[in-house]
Amino acid sequence: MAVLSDNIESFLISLLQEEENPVILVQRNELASYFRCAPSQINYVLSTRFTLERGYTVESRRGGGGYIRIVKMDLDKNSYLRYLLEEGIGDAMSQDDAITALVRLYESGSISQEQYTLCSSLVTDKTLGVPAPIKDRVRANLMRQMAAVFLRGGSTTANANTNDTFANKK
Amino acid sequence: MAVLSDNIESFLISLLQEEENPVILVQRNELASYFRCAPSQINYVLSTRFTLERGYTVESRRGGGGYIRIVKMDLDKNSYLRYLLEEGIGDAMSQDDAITALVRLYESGSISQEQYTLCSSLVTDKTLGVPAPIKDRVRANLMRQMAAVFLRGGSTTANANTNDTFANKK
DNA sequence: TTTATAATGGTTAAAGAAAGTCAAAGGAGG
DNA sequence: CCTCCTTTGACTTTCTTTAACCATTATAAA
Repeated sequence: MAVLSDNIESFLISLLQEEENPVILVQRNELASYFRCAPSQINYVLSTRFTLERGYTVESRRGGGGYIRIVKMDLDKNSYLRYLLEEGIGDAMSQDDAITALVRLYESGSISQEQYTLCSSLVTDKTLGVPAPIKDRVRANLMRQMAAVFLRGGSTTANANTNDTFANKK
Repeated sequence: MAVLSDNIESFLISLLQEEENPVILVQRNELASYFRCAPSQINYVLSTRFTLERGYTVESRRGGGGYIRIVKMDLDKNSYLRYLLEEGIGDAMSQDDAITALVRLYESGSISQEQYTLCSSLVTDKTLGVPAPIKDRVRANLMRQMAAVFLRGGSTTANANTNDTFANKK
């Protein structure tokens, strides 16, 4: 029962598979007109299928020369990282749970000591400094993003393109 | 999807890199006709890309023999970090300002590319995922903490301490 | 010396070119 | 029929490009 969203999803996945590095740049309107659908359909597909939990990072830029960039992470790299991403981080996370996870990542060699030092200091209640219910949500979001970056690893740094790495960073 | 402004930016950057001293003199009209665009396009590029925040100084002079001079400031290693910590981060910070600061830290050699990649992804609106007023406060807190860790970890790559890193983790 | 003119660069508002958000309508399965 | 997932369309936000008009400086003419 392949429905439109599924088609768009597999189309993007196949584009990714054709790449040497798992990174693609697409244009929302172009894609939408290729599939004859509303442009916002693309956003729907991105937000339901190309999520961090499923191992994707999506960045974009508006205005003239705008684009959408999708990066696929290397999911079978490390099982604890993978677990974290896929199920270990929910909507909210306590400081203790976050630190425990980071310690485990460090001890299993998934992250360096510098990474541990930085990340663990970022997810403390003290650093976040916002009221309780929100704090835990932000922390979960941070942890998820950290896990994604660690999974993506050093080599395939998303912008392995040209030399003007920061030309259009935002 | 590099667009006109991006091309002009990287052209100017490459001119700068060719120089022994990081200073170039260009003429607005000449540049504009080289890129076949409106002269004011040059001003747009200058004001969006060659800003003080990004470490550039732009001076100019009108009339016959007029010119535009672009100087890349000498980014000495930790002074920007100190500035950030002491005054550069207020109660709130936008995504743009945070990314710009991180780029500058990277370019001045204060942080590694991995650190840049991780941190810049953590301070995005998308990652934080909370409503507007709070977002900017959390971001400021994160940036301050990052700056503190980087300054402490300083030149000799941080690991000068012992093995009791995890003694009082929680 | 004063004045006009040509040669520069600056500013700003409007149009153009993407992408994002959100709520409402549509459908398919239980 | 109820719920959840999908699809659409109207509206918003962000970034870029252009064009018309403004300001300054050097130089040649008076």
